[in-house]
Amino acid sequence: MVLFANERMDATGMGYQDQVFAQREQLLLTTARELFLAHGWEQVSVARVAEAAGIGKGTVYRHFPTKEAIYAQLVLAFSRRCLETYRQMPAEANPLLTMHRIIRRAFDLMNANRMEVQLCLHCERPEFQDRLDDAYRARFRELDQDYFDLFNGLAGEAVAGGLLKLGSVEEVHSGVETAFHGVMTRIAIGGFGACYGPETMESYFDHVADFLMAGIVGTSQDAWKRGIALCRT
Amino acid sequence: MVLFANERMDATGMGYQDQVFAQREQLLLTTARELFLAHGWEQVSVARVAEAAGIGKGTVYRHFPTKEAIYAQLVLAFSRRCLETYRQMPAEANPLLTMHRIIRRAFDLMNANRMEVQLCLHCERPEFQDRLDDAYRARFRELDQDYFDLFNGLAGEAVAGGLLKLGSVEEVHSGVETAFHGVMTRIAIGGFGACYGPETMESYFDHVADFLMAGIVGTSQDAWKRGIALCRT
DNA sequence: TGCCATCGTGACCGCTGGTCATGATGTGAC
DNA sequence: GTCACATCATGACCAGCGGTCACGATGGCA
Repeated sequence: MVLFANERMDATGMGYQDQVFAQREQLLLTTARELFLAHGWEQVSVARVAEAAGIGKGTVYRHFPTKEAIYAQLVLAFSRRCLETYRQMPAEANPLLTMHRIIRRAFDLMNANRMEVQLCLHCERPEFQDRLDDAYRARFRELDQDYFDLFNGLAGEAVAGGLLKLGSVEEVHSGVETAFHGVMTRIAIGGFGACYGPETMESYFDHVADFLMAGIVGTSQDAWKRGIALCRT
Repeated sequence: MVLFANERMDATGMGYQDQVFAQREQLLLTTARELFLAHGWEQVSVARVAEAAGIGKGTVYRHFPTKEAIYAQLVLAFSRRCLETYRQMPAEANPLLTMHRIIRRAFDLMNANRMEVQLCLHCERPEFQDRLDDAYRARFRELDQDYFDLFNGLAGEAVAGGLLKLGSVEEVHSGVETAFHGVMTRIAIGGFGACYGPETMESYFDHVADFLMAGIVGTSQDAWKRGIALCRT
């Protein structure tokens, strides 16, 4: 029986060989992660990962159908870890503040895991997803849905509390989602160009998080359209 | 004399051979672009580009030091074309509306050139830039500066017109820049997941552009911090 | 102990980006 | 016209990649 990708890592109902297999898969993933971190995931060959893990190259392919599946597994693990973190964060005084806190925390989490963020963006591309096994693809979709639910939960509370207009939720989601991807890309790029940019990544994150909240609140108030119309050039 | 990358394409001061060389370079770029569009830039080999252009593989490397330099050249050309479009757009009634128009136009331009957007993101990564020749790197920096200047021009006008607080310019820049990258990433990804997303890309762009303006105006007013504080959960 | 199923393995494959010795070609002097 | 030279296009060639698979080691069961 082949167990791809640490599903059912609990030892119950597993034969000894299965446990050895699962352990080796974990070793493989951590080894790959270390090498990817040290040398960049595109520069690290499967053979090198195998060697570093003290395992034959062919064995790697008993665990993962392709090198890209290793990427996918690392991304899924990271993404799940993040989601769990967000879920366990305490609610603030109101849902928009909670959202602000989660967003700000997400930026820090992603910034501390640049390689995973790069892989995330890489794995989201349809060219990548199309090449992927159905099983992996399903897990990505599931996570997408979980994140969407998390957002909708908070947005729903905000609507219920009169902080957000129901009609603005979709626009706000677009904005938040876009800012997320923007920050991910900034992190993946690895900082700012020579000619501009804030002092530190932290202040950049603060700016974007605040900007986002301004957008969320402003969107529901339609303030900018009225505001701008009143001003002269 | 070797002329990399269509600098000085004007025929003056060029020998016949130089013109042939420059023409072939252009042919090479358009051929590469077509193949990249049709099959994805990662799946197209240099040999295939050469064959499609009716040129020996070795000759490709007389024009571009690496395959990545072809990417860079396509990106630079696209990015310059976009910048020129933005610069030639007429000023609206006030600078923030002009900015809105430019942003919205940029989204459409990028959406119509997905492959170039993907390459843009690929080329911005430091791993890529580090491998690149100094000459190419310098051109990227120059373009970055030009885009920054474009933003600063409009932001400066907005500040002068009282539409924006001087102290908010950096935060607004962070927000706009982040949204740009977010939209680029969304385009590069190629749409939305199964479980959410607006009806069309156009309405998504509208949402993000409007959300951005709300953020720009809201940031200068510090409205959200006061607004949220007043609301109960 | 001996048999058999299972699984780890590295030689092997097709292909990639990149190099370079070689031969073709255009050019200027006479 | 022609010859000698410099220049440049070329594809055979290379190391390395992701991925495969026949085979031999291994471990469990009768």
